[in-house]
Amino acid sequence: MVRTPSYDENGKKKGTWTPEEDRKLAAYVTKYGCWNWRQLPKYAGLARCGKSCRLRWMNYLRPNIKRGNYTKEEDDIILKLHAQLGNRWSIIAGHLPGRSDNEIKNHWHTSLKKRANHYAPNSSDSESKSINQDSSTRRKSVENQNAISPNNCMRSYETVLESSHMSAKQSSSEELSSYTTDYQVFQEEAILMENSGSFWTEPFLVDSSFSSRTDYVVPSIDCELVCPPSPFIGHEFLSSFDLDDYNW
DNA sequence: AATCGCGCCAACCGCAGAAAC
DNA sequence: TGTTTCTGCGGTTGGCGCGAT
Repeated sequence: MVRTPSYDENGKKKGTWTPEEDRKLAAYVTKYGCWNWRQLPKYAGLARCGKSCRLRWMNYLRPNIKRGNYTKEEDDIILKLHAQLGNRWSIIAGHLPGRSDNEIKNHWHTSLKKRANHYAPNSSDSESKSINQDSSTRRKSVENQNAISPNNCMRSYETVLESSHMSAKQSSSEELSSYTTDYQVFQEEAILMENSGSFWTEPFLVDSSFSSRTDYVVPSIDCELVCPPSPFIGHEFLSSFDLDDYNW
């Protein structure tokens, strides 16, 4: 289940994440947001590639992530959407707040696939493939519809909402209303956090209304000498991320 | 008790597309 | 306009856990 830790040719660590690495990543992203995944590990004090950090955050560390124990409703949604969309895991994940595309993909392959075959014994792999063959085309059109820049992922809580909010745009009106409710809940939580002096008010984070990566302030290399956003986050702050009690 | 095989899932890899230069 | 950089997606793999033999 876990991969043996190793190092690639660039000295970047691969394999299982340690609690300490999780703490560093969670602490950094929570405080500064994901302004640049490629640069982030350097500032967060991690010997990982940006891709690995992003994956770890999206699938495991981000707030409100749900793990295991799929409800019947969730299974039904996945089955239904998979029948419509094929292996469009990110879109399907957008309809299940708190679930990552990776986790849904795993859940599909480990349990739902059998159920799907059971419910639709005539459906073949070839059919599935035909659905997926034009997935890239569909992916493009869906992304255009949503018009969400990948670089808009500036804040952890925005990231959490991105998928569900995005999907709401392409959902039926009933679904839209439910996701709107989710969004309202999120906004209320955001206000609470803001009032309590959270990372919303931290440096390098700006108002949610911006849409271009050039609009926000990031810690430049030059800036590092003056105001390094890590790579060594204070021990006190780091220690507040005790992953044993890490209930987002 | 040993070992074999399978299920599960975290994490890696390669690719495509968008944005920046 | 072409090239480079970065991000996100989907497919695949590594390896632990556990039941069956």
